[in-house]
Order: sequence, then C-alpha cells, then structure tokens
Amino acid sequence: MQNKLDKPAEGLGITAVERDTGLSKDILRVWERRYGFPLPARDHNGDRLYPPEQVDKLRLIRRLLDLGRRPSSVVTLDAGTLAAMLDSAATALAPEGDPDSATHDRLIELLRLQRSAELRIALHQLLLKHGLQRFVCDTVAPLNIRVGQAWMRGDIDVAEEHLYTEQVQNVLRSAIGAQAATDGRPRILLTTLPDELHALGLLMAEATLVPEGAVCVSLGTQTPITDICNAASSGDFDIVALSCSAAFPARSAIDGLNTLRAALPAAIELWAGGQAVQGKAARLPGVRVIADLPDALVALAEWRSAQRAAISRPRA
Amino acid sequence: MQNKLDKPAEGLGITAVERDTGLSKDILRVWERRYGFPLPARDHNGDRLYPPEQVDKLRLIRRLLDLGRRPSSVVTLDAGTLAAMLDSAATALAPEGDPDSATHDRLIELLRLQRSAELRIALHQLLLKHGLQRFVCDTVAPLNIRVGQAWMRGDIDVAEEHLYTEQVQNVLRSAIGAQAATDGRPRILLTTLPDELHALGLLMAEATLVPEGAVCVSLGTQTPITDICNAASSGDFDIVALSCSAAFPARSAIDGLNTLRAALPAAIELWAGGQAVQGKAARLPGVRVIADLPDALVALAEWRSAQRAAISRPRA
DNA sequence: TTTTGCATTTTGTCCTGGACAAATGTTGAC
DNA sequence: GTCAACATTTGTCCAGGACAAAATGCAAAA
Repeated sequence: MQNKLDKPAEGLGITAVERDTGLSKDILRVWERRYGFPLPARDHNGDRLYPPEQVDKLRLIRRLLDLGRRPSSVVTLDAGTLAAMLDSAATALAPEGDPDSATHDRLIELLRLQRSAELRIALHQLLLKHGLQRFVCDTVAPLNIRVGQAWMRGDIDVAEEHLYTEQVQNVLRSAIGAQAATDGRPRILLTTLPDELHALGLLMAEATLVPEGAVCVSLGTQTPITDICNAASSGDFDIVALSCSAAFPARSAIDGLNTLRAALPAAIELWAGGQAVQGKAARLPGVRVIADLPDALVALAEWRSAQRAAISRPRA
Repeated sequence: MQNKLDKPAEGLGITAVERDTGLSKDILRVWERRYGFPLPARDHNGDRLYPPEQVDKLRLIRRLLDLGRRPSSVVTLDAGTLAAMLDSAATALAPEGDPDSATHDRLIELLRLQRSAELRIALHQLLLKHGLQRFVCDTVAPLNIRVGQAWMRGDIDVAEEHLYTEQVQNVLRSAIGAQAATDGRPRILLTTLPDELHALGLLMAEATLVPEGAVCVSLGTQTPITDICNAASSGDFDIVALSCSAAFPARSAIDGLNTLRAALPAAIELWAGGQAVQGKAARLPGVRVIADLPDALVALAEWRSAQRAAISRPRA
C-alpha cells in the first residue's frame, strides 16, 4: 500500500519502473536473477530501489526488444553500445524520403511539448487540406514511423506516445463519423485476432475504406474467434478484415487466420493486413493478404468487379 | 509464455481473471490464502483455473469494493446476497429525478450494443442542441452516474465503460478545440495529483470554463507536484485547478493540496474539485474548494471581480 | 456533539527461489 | 529451400512469508 505522492527518489520502486519501462515486475526480478542486471539498491524494508541510470538502460533495452533482439543478447551490454545500436536501427528504419518532412517535424515537436490541443488542430487542418484517404497515407502512416523513431531515440516517452495515438484517433474518428453511410456495400467487419491490440491500424483501414462507400463495423481488439464468426454471419457481412501488427507472433497469426478461414462461410471474404502477414500469402489459402493501405482499395475494387460479374452471370 | 488463442475454457487462467475482474494476481492469490475464496481448480501444471461461477462472483465483489465495502465483509457471502447488496446500492445511488431519463436510457442502450458511431452522433446532437456547458452538466454528468450504475448491475462490462469514456472524450475534445481561445484570462492549469487518473473530470471542467473565455491547459494526469509548480510559474498561469476523484484517498489529497499550496506563489490561486475534497474546505486554507461544475463558474466570476477590484484600486 | 489522537486490525504489495511450457534458434535430412 | 527434431531461451506462475499503509474502533479533549 505504498503511495509515493512525491518521490524524493534516489531511486524508483519496482512499480514505477514497470510503468516507466513496460517491463513487468516478474521480468525485472528474473533478469536480476539470471543476468545480474538490473541490480537495484534496497530500501530499509528490502524493497528494490532502481537508480535512474539503470532505469535509463532498461528503457534502451526495452526498445531493442521491440526491434526483435533477445534479452540475453542485450542485457549485458553497456548503455553506450545500446544507444549506438538503437541509433543505427532508427536510421535504417526509414531510408526513403518523406516529402512532408518539415510538416511532420513540426507535429512531433508539438507532441514533445505535450501541446495536445494544438496538435489536434494541426492534424485536423492537414485532414481538411488533403482529404481523409491521403491524410491517412501521407500523414498518419509516416507520422507513426516518426513517433516510433522518436520513442526509440528517447525523445518522447510513453505518455506522449499515448497522447499521439489519442489525438490521431480523435481526428480520424470524427472524420469517419462524418462520412459513415449505413447501407452501402460491401459491409466489412474490422477486427484483430485475440491478444492483439493495435487499434490505430484498424482505424486507419476504416478511414481508407469508408470514403469508398464501404460500411465498416469495428469489433474492437481482443475478440475471440468464435465471436468473430458469429458477428460475421449474423451481421450480414461480405468481408472480414483482420489487422495483425508486427508485435503479434507470425506463426500464431497464420494459425489463427487459417482457423478463422475454415470457420467462416465461403461466401464471406477474409482479408488480412499488417506486418505479421506480409509475404505469407502462400501459407494462407483463401485469404486476401493486404500489402498496405492503397492495396486495400485495390482489394475493394476487385471485390466490386467480382460482384458485378456474379450478378451479370448468375449461377454460371 | 502461455498464449491462449482460443480458450476452450472449463475455466480461466489467472491472467484472464485479472483482466476480467480488475483484481491483481497478487490479490487473487492472497484472498485464496486468507479467506479461502476464490478456490480455483488446477490444470495439469498446477496453474489456477477459475470456473466461470467464481469469476462472476469476483466481479460482484469487485463492484462492491468500488462502493467502499471491504474485502473481509464480502468475500465470504454467497453470490445471491452480493447481487442483492449491489441492487439496493444501485437504487440508493440516484434518488433524485433525472429529467432526461428517457434520452439517457437510449444512450445507455446504444452503449450496451456497442454501437459506438451512433453513440458518438447522438452525443454530438445533444451537444449542438444544448450547448457545451449544459451538455456537460445535464447530459455527461448524469450519464456518468448511469454508466456507473449499469456497470454495478452488470449490464455493461469494462470494455463498454471504456468505449463510453472514449466517445464522450471525442465529443468534448472537438467542442473544446472549436471554442479554445489563446489569449484570454484567466489562464488555468488543469491537472490532478500524482497517482490519480480521472481524465474525464478534467475534461468536463475544461468544457465548463473554456466557453467563458478562460484559457485552459491540461497537464494530463499523474503529474508530480514539482512539475505542477514549475509549469504554473513558467506558463504565466493565474489559477491551478486540481481534480481529486473519490477513488483517491482523501487524506492524501489534503496533504498533497496543502503541499502544493505552500509551494505555489501566493499570486496563483489553487482550486480543488472532486469527491475527495467535498466538505474539507476547513482543512484546506488558501484553497478554493469547488463543489460542482456550476460552482466552477461562480469561482471564475469571483476571480474576475477580484481582479477588477485590484485594478481599480492598485497597491491599496 | 464533534473533533483529535492513538492502538488495532485489515489489506495490498513485495520478497525469494523454484518450476515449467511456449517461443525461438539450430541442426540435419529430404 | 522446406521441414522435422532437438536444444536453449524466456516469460509467467507458484508457495508462503513479511511488512507498512490504510481503515477502523475507541478513548480523551474541545
């Protein structure tokens, strides 16, 4: 029942470190046992007290883990080496030129200063200027990468990353709400596999498809497979679209998608997008793999022309 | 590394129960040790496997804890008794008549069906109809109570409660964004004490004050006291307004507020709102306790007339 | 009567060190 | 190159002990 109102802090408690780094208490304790790091001081009661340097290093390690490295290969390295690894990874991540680089720099700066209202207004203006679809492709998508880089570099922390997500969601939601039809075709059920979060990706897909007259219903994240099937059948949907982010293990994604494909009526198409399924089309028979947001529009056009063909030549 | 993609579930694992009930793994284990409930089955590996009935009962207990009861007084009771207690508590919570009862019923129903887009649209229409301030007082505030009741009664679950918060935030944020000035007076810094969440309360306060020409900057939740002081001084603020929800221990709130009052320049007013500080004005010298949202407008008028007096009679 | 101070109980969190299975990496056969 | 079998790494769970913050009850003072 410790309640640290103000933390005079020659160190942080294990709960604070869990919040700061995203590494669970169990993880922090088991690493200490296995690798000898982190090795926190103790308060009068024997509770762990992590010095700021160790917390900083844990943050670096956390970012490298997100990039796919494994704990045993990074916990023993010193902070300088870790920072160098992150730096090279960050530059490798976005080699391609970003035409609106200056604009995006300005948005990141607003985020860094936590000026949430101004960030929202700036985003909204870009939306008005370019329209919903181009806003998602040319602004939100590159910004996601930029925010990821800034977080890796330590320029922003979790709270600011969350603030970014929230403001983008606000802007996208109101835009989608303004355009939403209730009786178009196809009807698309958007969701993710269980244990997957990644709500922003779903929203970006919705923002891309809704202006084309598709009716999108988002089932939210964390939906069990059986619930997806039930909702798809009873809601008169034409397409079920899943988003599988990189954080989700690719093998589970493939298994889950094949399970879902088998459980779903053949008349309902199954689309899958996201990092976890890229290049896995061969192992996903009957699943339309979506490469990126523009490809979702291609898939939509394909569905429509297939529908037209079926109508002009019924029961061929 | 258990990853339950689909849970055939003759029971839920401890992680799933933690997510479902909001009771931490430590709590679940220590209650089992102390009170003999819950007493889950075990899988082949000795891991806890909670049968659905026990999870249901845990959910009831959780709601009663939120109402202020203590674990020892409820864990031993049977499910029927718990449900009865919740029911009487729910009816006792809102004795006063709600003039827009029917409208609010409809909104709750939309929430229960997870029709998020329609909920957002309905909220937005009410906002347009009544204006921002009345919308907050007459719609959002009673709806908060209704949602709380529905959650107690088990009509809605955590996901739906979250969805409600999100949609209300969307609507309020865009309305505030549309009205926000950048150079009015007073300049108000809105935030909460560390370890307090309650973002919706802040937003409601902002929505009440912004239409009066005040400039509100929200520092977000979880801000350390020193940071509040720095931000208040360097940002040229006239007022610092804190929100302290009922979930926050009253004693900590009083201590924190007095600390903050001492640390803050005398020229900057300190306002405190929320359940935790009601009736505690006597123990908070130099702090303006805000009773409810309309009272915030009274406080604002008082500040302005005090300012006028100071200007017409400078250096009295 | 209402508040204030103190003793007692309740309660949540943290601790250690062990265990195991899922995830990942590696090797070798086809 | 693909796939299976094997080895290693890694996250989560377990038990049961400990302790301090929070809540409660009760006395004395205002």
